[in-house]
Amino acid sequence: MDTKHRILEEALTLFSEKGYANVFVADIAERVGIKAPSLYKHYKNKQAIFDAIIEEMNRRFLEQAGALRINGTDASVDAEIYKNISEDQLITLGNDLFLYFLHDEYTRRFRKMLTIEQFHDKKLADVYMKQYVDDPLSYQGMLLGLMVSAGVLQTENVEIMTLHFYSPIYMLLTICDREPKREAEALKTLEAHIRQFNMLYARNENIVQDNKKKSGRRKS
Amino acid sequence: MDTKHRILEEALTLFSEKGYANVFVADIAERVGIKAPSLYKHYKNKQAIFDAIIEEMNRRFLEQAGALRINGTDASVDAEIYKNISEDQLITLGNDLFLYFLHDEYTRRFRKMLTIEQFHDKKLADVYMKQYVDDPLSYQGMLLGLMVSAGVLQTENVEIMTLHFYSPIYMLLTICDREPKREAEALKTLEAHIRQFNMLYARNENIVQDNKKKSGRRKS
DNA sequence: GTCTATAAGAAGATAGAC
DNA sequence: GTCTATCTTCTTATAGAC
Repeated sequence: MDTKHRILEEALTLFSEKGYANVFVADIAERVGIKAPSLYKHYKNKQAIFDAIIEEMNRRFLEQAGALRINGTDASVDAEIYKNISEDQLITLGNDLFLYFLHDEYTRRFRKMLTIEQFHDKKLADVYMKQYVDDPLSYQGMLLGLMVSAGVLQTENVEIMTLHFYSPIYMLLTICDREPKREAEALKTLEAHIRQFNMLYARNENIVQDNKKKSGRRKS
Repeated sequence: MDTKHRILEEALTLFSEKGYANVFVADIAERVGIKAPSLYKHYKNKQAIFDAIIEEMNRRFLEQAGALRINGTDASVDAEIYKNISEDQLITLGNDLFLYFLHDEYTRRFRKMLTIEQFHDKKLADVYMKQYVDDPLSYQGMLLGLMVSAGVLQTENVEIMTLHFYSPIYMLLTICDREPKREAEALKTLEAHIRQFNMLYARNENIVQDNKKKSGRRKS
C-alpha cells in the first residue's frame, strides 16, 4: 500500500508543476519506479489519481482547522489569548500564517495545482476561494474582531480592517509561489506591513510612546 | 487577413477558459468557422497561435502604459493632478484601475490564461508578475509618493502604504476572476477599502471634520 | 503487483484537390 | 484560402504472462 501513496505524492508534484493535462501516466509511474500499466493496479485511471489528491487534501484541511486553526471557524476559544496581544505577537500571527501556507510542502503543491486547474473545473475554483480567501478572511476577521472588542485595536469596520491585514499576506504569497527567490524580501515586507498595520489600527493608548516621534499625529 | 486575427481572438477565449493543453486546434477552427487544416495557412502550428497572443498583449501593454498610465513608469507628469486629490478622486483612481483590469475583455482573458499557464513557462510567470504585481506597485507607489510629498497623505513608509492600497485591489480582482457574481460585492468592498485607506493615511488637517465623529482618535 | 506487448483513440499536422 | 482525406505521433488503458 506504500506504492499507492507514493503515486499520489509524485502525481501531485508533477501536476503542480505542469498541470494535469501535461503530465502523462508514464511520467508519474517513472517517478514511482514502476511502469505505467502497473499503476492501473492501484488507481482505476488518471482521473482517479487526481480525485484522490483532492480527497486527501480535504482530509488535511480538516486536520489543519483543528490544529493550527488557520482556517478554523471557532475563534472565540482563543479570545483570551488575543485580548492582550502585542505588536510582536501580531507579527508572529502573520508570520506563522504566511510560513505555513508557503512552506508546508503538501499545501504548497496543492495550491499551485489548484491555481493551474481552477478554471478547468468550477469545483476547484470553489476550493481555492474557500481555502485561500474566504476562510482566512473569516477566521482572521474573528480574531481581529476580538482584539477590537478587547480594546487592543480600533476600527469602525472590522471587515475592511481584516482585508487590510490579510490581502498583503495573500499577495506576498502569490509572489513567493511564482518567484521563491523573493521569499526573504517578502518576509521583510510582511513584518513591515504588520508593524504599519498595528500602528494604523492600534488604540491611541497603546502607542503613546510612538507619538513623541510623530509630527503631531494621533495625540492622546 | 481578418481570419488571422479572429483566430487569435477565439484562441485566447478558449485558452483562458480551458488552458492551452485542453484546447484543440479543431476547437479554435470551429469557432472561427473554418476547418482545422485551413488554420495552418494562417499560423505555422498551435504554439505559433499562442506566441502571437503573447506578442499582441505585449503590444497592448505598451499602449496602455502610454494611454491609461496604469502601468506607466512616468508618474511625475501627473504630479500636479494628485497634489490636491480628494477622497472621492482617490476612490475614482482605485475604481478605474479595478474596472479596467476587470472589464477590459482582452486583458481579462489574457490574465486568466496567464494564471493557468504561468507555471508551465517561467517567462509567463514573469509577465504575470510584472503586469499585475510589480508595475502596479511601482506606478501607484509613485502616485502615492507624490501625494505624500504634497501633504495630502502621510506615512513614513510609502512602499507599505502602496501595498496597503493595492493588495486589496489585487485580491478583489482574483476573487472576481473566479466568481464574477461577486463583482457587485467587490465594488462595495473596494470603495470601503479606499475610504478607510484614506482615513488611515490622510494628514490630520484633511480630516478635521471627521474627527468630530471619532472617539477621541486623531485629535488636532 | 509488476512486467511486455498492444489495442484504441485522440490530436497535431500535411498533401493535394478545388 | 478552404476543403477532405490521411499520416503520424502520442497517450491512455487493457491483456495476459510471470
